[in-house]
Amino acid sequence: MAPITLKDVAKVAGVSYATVSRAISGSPEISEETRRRILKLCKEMGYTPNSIARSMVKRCTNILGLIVPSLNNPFMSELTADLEIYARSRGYNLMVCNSSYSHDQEIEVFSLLIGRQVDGVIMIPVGHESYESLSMLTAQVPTVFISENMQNYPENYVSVDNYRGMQIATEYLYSLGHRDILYFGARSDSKTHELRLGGYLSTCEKLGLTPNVLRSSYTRSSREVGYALAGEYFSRPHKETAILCSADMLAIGVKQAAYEAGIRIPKDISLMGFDNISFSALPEIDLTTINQPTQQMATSAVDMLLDHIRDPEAERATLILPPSLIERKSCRPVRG
Amino acid sequence: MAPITLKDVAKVAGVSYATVSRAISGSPEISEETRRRILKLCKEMGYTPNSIARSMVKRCTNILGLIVPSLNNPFMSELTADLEIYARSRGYNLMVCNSSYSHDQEIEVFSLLIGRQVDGVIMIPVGHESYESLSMLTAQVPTVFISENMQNYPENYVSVDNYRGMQIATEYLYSLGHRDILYFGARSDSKTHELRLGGYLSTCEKLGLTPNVLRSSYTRSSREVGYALAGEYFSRPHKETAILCSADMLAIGVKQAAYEAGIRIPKDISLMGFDNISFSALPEIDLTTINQPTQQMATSAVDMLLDHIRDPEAERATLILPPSLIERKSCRPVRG
DNA sequence: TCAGATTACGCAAACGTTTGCGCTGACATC
DNA sequence: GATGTCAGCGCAAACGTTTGCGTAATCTGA
Repeated sequence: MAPITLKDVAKVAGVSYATVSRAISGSPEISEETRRRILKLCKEMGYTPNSIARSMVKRCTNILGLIVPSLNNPFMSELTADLEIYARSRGYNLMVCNSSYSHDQEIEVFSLLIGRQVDGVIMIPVGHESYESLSMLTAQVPTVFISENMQNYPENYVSVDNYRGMQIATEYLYSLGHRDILYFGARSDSKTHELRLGGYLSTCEKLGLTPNVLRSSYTRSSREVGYALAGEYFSRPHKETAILCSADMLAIGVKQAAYEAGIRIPKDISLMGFDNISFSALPEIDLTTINQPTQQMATSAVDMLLDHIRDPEAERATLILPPSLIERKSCRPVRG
Repeated sequence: MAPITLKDVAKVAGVSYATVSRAISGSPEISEETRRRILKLCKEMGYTPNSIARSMVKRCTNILGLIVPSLNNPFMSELTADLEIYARSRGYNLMVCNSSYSHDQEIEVFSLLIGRQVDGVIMIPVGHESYESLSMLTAQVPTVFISENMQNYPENYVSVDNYRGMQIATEYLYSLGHRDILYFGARSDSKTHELRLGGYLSTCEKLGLTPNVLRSSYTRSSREVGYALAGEYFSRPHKETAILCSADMLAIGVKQAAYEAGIRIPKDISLMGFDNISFSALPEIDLTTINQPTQQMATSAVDMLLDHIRDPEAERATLILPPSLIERKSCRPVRG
């Protein structure tokens, strides 16, 4: 009933348990013969190394923490899947925590993960107005943010170019003849969403458009938020010919509200998202959007984190990946 | 730079480190005064207990393993979110692993989690044709399956009543006048999908319908699989008036294929799913389906697992939750 | 043949906790 | 004042590994 340990194996093999340890860890200072003999015995006895004890002495756990605002958003759950699979291929397991779009939760689970002795943390921040509280934590464990860095914080970042992405989106709508473009965002303090908004605003200015921004009081970019906000918007008179959403999930909520308000997309109004979640490709949704290279973001984030773990003194890295326009049927040229 | 340990705090406090440990763990055999003094000191020094060392001696980690086929399926990612949040509220963290719908991966990550000394495992099985390989593992760590148990395996199970759910679905289509109902499933060896198919078949027999089953050669219930299979189906002559899918994701793929084949839903053919993922509620999808009480499944699975951890000798439990019909617009009565 | 190098293994400390047991001193009891 | 009780704290073992160092045995080369 009691689990089999190194000592048990050593006793049967008639060697010290240091030898068994060396046989398993592939140490060179052991003869091929004894190694084979011990390895065989391990299988027979059903010995499983206790990674807790191993972590104890090696002072590393091969566990990575992941803090994600929500798994209900396909963008994040698919990113999580990519992160887990790639991290595992590199010998690390993932401890996943939802921050539920709450800054307090974010801090709380971060501390929790530090107590758990994770070797590193990957975090999709919900927006950190106070860097102080975060920097206390990132000082204790290697961290990479999947987000952008406007303030030159000394942290690792990997992200799509959100600013450029929204520029591309705005320019695209402009190229279709849209001159009244409503920007639709969740109230998020995250740099990600600040930059998206910034990309919109700067392009408006460049193109001589008057920006028009509607932001929810909620931080989550969920379908429900998009739905509620758009419902309110559609109930009042409006002149915009296009709605540019800061996230696909918001756009999907907008679409739902539009449907119920009898407003057709793209006939009556064009709609555009950001993220390119897989559902946006459905013919019924068919949402024009900006693609994030999630797979590359996932592998880069893990690589970056492991580099940092290996060399904590190294300079912090930043990787900004190019966004790309995914043209679908939710936008159309303005008539006339 | 070196992390602060109990010893450091003890040295400053002028007590033995056992006393500090007792102050933190809330042991009664310590005076209120020293406890307050030590706790204050811990904060000041920024001491974080090392849960690895704690796990070492307490022989439990307060970590639960979760093995899930995929996080790309919203049903599973939402379930994962619910599991994580509830488990954390009960003092446990989740180590998440994707099995990628592979039985081998499933076994592999299960062993991995055992090596990681998780206190328990929650698993959404992809289908275990050979119980032997699994039982070797479940014997080593408390496990609960989110799935049903047809063979009376001595394990913990929590699940929706898949059999009854598909009965309800089939009966519903029948009540709308459908007599030729195609059952559409992924090739899955999981009990879950066997029971769903069984519910369909038994109802067909009861109602005097000739069953018609089309199963993919893939195990995953993904949009792509549904799309591919339906594309092939629609390209050939068919007489069915309704398609009943074993999962919403499949149905969504079917819908996409139908759209491209110029077949309108529900006008030309009725479509029904199973799972009630959040996207199915979108007006553009509007999929009639069978609801799974995911939140209740999540909390029950965790509760059941923790009960088992507390009392490993207790009898294994089974909880089958009632499914419910979610009526939407993807099905309509047959004309005539 | 013998010094020196090398190989293969054992010993024991260390990682940071928890906890049973033992000790000390204060206080109550008769 | 002697004895007993008990709260409060320290000592040290234990959890299952890894690894630096020591050492005996074997091997190398002139």
